[in-house]
Amino acid sequence: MKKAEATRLNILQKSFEFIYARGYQNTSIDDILATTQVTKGAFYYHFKNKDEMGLAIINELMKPALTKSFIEPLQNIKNPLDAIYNLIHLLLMENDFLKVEYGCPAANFTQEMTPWNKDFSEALGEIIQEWMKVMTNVIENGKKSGYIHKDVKAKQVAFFVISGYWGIRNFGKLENSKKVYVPYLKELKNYLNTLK
Amino acid sequence: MKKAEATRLNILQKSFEFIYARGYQNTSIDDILATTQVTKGAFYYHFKNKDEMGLAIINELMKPALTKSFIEPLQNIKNPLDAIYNLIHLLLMENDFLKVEYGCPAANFTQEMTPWNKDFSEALGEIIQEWMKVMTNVIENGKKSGYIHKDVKAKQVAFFVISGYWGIRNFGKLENSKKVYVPYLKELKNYLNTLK
DNA sequence: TCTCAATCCTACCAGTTAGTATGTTGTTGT
DNA sequence: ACAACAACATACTAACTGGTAGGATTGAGA
Repeated sequence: MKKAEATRLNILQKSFEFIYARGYQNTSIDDILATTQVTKGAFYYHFKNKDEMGLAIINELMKPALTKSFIEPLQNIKNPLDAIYNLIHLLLMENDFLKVEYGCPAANFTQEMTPWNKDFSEALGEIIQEWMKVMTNVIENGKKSGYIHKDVKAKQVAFFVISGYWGIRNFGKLENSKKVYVPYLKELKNYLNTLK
Repeated sequence: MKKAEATRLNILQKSFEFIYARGYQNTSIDDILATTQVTKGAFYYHFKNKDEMGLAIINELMKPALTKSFIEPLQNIKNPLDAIYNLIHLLLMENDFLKVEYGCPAANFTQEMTPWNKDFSEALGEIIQEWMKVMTNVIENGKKSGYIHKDVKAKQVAFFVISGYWGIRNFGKLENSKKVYVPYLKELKNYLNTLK
């Protein structure tokens, strides 16, 4: 059971990197086989077809990664506005798993596969809903603890922040430079300060 | 000269719709030929290859469309904050050329082709830079006319607003519903009001 | 009306795609 | 030690991909 699991995981990880860099449709199974040194028979032993592998990437790799990088930094914090800013700063400027030239994996997947693959959309939707939920909670708690003004609508803010994050990721991709992140982050800080 | 031009334009328009809905890589030349009723010979008479057609779509269709729908509404206006809000509202809620389920054509193209096709990136970059420039000017003028606080950094705001627009387009695509646009627009209005 | 280039058409090709059929090898429990 | 199944390997296919070769048709100017 051990080695087979390793083979499967290897396929998922290498495939993710390929897809993150080049897109799902533009990553062929032969590409994956070449980098993993896995044969076609082995691939189709582990996955019924390409889409099942794509779904496994979302559920088994991206979902845990989101929890670790996008959600944990929002937990056990004092000042929610600082926490949100620090999280976005961390994701944009310091996380070296996410590459500026390739954008946001979840956003890429969404843009490429929605609305043509319902399973993908649903799996991605769950991931994003999770982030939304946690961020909304953080803001609500901030209202209770006085860090955030009571009139602030938590869900609206969460939508606004996450949209901005997705958009600036696309901007960075277009310009192929983290330079655009700087003015975005400054304005994000200004915006968050207005919520006090 | 007339009919040939019509053929070319027909190819561009139908191709744009296909690509907007399904992506560039996932739109085959045979797909285009089928819907346009144009033969392969005619296609390759008008375009050296698929990429040249893709570039023509950006430069000859998307660029003018951007000017008309994204830039003109920002010209000859009084209150710049209202103008920006109204523009985004128009684009998200009323423009029936842009479909919620397909997102933003420029963002889609960017995400799919960058960083693999330099020509595409440059052409798309020009389009976005144009929008950025106009929006920055609008904000600067608003500072002079007193509608916007003098401390506001125009370019930062433009980055912030455009990023949000791109992001919420992706959100709409994921949820396949304009519902998500509503909280986003409310918070956009709140944000813009803080710039007074 | 004739010419000739612009425009379009048909048949084809070599490469790539996801997926399958039919095996062989490795491992595990008894 | 051996049966039985998990795990992997090889060779293949049918459909599709972007692109080309070479010929047919059209229309505008002489």
